[in-house]
Amino acid sequence: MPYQTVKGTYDLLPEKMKRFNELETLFRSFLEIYGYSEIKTPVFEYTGVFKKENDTSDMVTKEMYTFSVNDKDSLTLRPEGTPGVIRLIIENKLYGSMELPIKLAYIEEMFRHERPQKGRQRQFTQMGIECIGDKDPLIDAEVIALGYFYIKALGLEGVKVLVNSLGDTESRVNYKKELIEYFTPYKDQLCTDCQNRLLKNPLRILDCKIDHENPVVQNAPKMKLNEASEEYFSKVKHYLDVLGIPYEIDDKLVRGLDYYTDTVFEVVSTNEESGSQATIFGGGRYDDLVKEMGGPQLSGIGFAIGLERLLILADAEDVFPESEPYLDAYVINLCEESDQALKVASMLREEGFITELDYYHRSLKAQFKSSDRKKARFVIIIGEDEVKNETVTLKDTLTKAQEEVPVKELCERMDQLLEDYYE
RNA sequence: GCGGACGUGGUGAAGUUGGUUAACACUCUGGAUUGUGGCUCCAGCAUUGCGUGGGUUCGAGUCCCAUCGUUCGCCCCA
Repeated sequence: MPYQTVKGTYDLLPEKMKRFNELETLFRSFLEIYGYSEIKTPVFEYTGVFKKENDTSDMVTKEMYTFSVNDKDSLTLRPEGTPGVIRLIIENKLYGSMELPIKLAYIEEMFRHERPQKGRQRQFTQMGIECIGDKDPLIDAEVIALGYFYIKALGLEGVKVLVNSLGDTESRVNYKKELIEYFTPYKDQLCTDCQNRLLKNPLRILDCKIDHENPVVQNAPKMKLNEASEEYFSKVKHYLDVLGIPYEIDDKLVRGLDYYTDTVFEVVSTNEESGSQATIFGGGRYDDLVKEMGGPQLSGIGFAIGLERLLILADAEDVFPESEPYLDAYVINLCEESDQALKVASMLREEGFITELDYYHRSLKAQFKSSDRKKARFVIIIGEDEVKNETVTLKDTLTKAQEEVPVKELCERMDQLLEDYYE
């Protein structure tokens, strides 16, 4: 096999890594402001954590990296964050030691065996939050707010918030049945995708791009939320209004994960750079997942932001100022010995100056070139004379003034020059 | 998983009725009398090599097949 990254994975080089970190740093500050605590779960779990009985989602049924070693238990690389967080809560019985709702967040790599595309990798990073323990429209709105205001704080413009309600478990199950009954006689008139979706996820038929003008689809029965869900959803919308978050109701918004109930939401980008993978973050409420995984009956809600997609947009909209290289000092060494240069560089670094020194004993010219390329503010030259006198030649690259300074006074002198300059 | 496009150096890329030394630009390295840079000038920079492996041909970066990867749309999702 050639030495190359495996399909759908990538290296993070310094420049991109830096912007990646900036996205994370801002996200972490939002977590702090909103009272979320960051956690980390293992990269792989027992397969059952992710795969529930009767799961129909593509993600679970055909995209998971599942393996076992020595025919032991089946393990799976995590394809999404929520189940691991819930496992963590249950296993550590956090509902007994933390005040409800439990507000947790993660920044973790996810793995899905999909066909790679722009904005869709096999290993990718999600930043997500989960708020578990209470069901209240206030929480739904606040969760959406954290994500939305984070995106806005980054400076992204072309974003749209979509919300919908799937109703509670009971009405959704009933609606599914109703749809299956309705569509089955017309099965032949649906596209092949939809014929497959019929039993697995009939809700998706309503959103089919091929069949959307098909009268059979258009005349399909509409989802009716029961009174409780209807009221819940309208409160969520009310709070979003209060928060000043613009949103659109999208009754086609279904979401592919099986466990969602009531509120679901997505933030999509209208920037064409994001191509067909326009969803920046998405999430929803899950009433039954905690119980299903062996915990108490606790409702939760959460979302996950795709870091790579976010970065595509951040770059497209140029939200990060280009970072310039910068050094406080570059130590030029003209002696055969490196001792003095090393000592001086070390002294500067101890004082907090960003410092580099020449490693190769190159020509003065070459060393000056390096220092210039690295945008060093001060150049410090050490030659035989300087070593003899216990001094260095200090050059300010902005004023181009040059002077001989005793080593002991170097840091002090640099501080003084900087102070004078910025006055 | 399905359908389409593409793959030449560190980078951007020329190179299409198959034919001698793979253009040009940038970056990088070295130099322009050995202690002063950012400009300019000069020189060097693709292991007979054009993602990889086969094939056709007197001869292939240019044609065919396979494979790996990227990308676009579908699907799905972050």
